Amino acid sequence: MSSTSVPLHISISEKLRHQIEVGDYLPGEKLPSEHQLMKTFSVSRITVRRAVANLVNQGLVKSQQGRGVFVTPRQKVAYSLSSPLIFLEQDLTRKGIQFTFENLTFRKVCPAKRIQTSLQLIGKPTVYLQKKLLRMDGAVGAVDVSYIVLELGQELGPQLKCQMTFPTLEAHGIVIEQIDAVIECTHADYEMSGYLEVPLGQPLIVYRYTTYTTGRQPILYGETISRADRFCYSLSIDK
Amino acid sequence: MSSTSVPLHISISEKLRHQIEVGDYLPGEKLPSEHQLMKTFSVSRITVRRAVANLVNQGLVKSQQGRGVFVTPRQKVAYSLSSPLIFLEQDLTRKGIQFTFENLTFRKVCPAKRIQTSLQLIGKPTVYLQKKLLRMDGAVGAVDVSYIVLELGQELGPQLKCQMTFPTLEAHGIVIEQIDAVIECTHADYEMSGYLEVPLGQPLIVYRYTTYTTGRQPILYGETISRADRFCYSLSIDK
DNA sequence: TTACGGCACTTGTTATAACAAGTAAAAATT
DNA sequence: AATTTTTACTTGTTATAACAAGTGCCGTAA
Repeated sequence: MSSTSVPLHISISEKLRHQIEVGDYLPGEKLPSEHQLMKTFSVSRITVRRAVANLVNQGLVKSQQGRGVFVTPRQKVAYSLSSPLIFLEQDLTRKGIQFTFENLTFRKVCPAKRIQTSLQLIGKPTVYLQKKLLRMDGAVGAVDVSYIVLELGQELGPQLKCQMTFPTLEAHGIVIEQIDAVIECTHADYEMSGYLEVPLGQPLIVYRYTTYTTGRQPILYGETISRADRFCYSLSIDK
Repeated sequence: MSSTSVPLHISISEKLRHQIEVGDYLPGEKLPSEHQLMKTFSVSRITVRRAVANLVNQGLVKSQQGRGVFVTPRQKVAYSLSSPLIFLEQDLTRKGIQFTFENLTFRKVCPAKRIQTSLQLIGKPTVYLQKKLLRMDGAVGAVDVSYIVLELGQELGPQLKCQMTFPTLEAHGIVIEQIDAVIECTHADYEMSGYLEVPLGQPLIVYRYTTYTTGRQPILYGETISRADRFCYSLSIDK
């Protein structure tokens, strides 16, 4: 139907994308069913499905078996990285977002080499591993995987299971002097797509941090893996 | 074949993903052809294609029509965000990466409301728009879209086309006092997937910045949209 | 009134089929 | 020997088909 050699599924998904952007389909609204789209565009089901898959891959819609395909509501929460450090939960609370978390794992492990290096482990390479599921206003937002040096994990274990890490450390007089961080983007693998309730391959934003106490002594390495459609990071740089 | 109710295409793509991680297929190497995979896993072509599509969506492989499916080599360049500010090209040069760019667009425009707000435009809402294609060691890495206030764009136009923005500003005695930035992640739409040579829907990392000169006077708003598989941001936070 | 069963509608999975189009190497021609 | 053509192989697009599985509503039975 289209004049150029653009594949049908692309031209259809671009048309739908435009309609979503223009507001023909509002956030939360249902797209026409596959059957209706087949009739509308006079194509087969496989082509309609491919077009819808394109939109899913672009995060514009989400499909639910038995219900339909719905336009994704898009609003992002920014996590402030500015110095001086503000803790995630304080930051979110100040923004009027209810923050909760759920402890998934807390146990001793022998971590990967790169984590041992980050934490400057010598002698026994054992640390505490904690996995947490972070929720914002009840909705799943991120998974935090952190590795805590042995002594601290042992001492603070019970509290870490019901409080966030940084406030717990501070409450015990442990000074957080510096955080080295990297922000990067990955794809949801099968495991993460399960945790974060996103389709396979969706972009996730990873905040990878090494925390140092006085004397540049590393005490904590972690990764906060967030849904990129719900999270972003803000910061301010002075010359 | 699998005991659970996991779809075939998932179990196949997970097997292949594991083989890639283990090193059965090395970066740059070719995966077996669809025909071979059909025989190996005793499934139809559509299932094999779906499995491969999963891997493409996860950024693990890249398919090339007529040639095959190849494992993606993965190495990321970190752009430092630490204060004091280091310019992108200096940062990359210091890391031994050859940095070049190509001017795509340079013209006067009336930007979107949110950009007018960021730049605190009053009266005539006209600015210069510049689009640049950034290359690292020759390979496409990012697109930079920036909006420069009228006076500066007029004055520095010719130089901005062949030099990077921040060094040009500095060379003309314009002090960069502060940068407010947000890092977020989006999907490649059809246009960006063309520019950055990635499949539709691949994650892109967006660095959105507002630059202020003395007296918190905004002079520049921009977005650096990078391939998330080639770029990340690093920073250091002091308490 | 409530609970359950069935039905219509939805998306999900998978197979078979055919042709298009890009690549690369072998084969034929100049 | 160099060039062109052919051929085999690759991924890309699209159609038709059938069944699985989740959702929600409606009607019936308890």
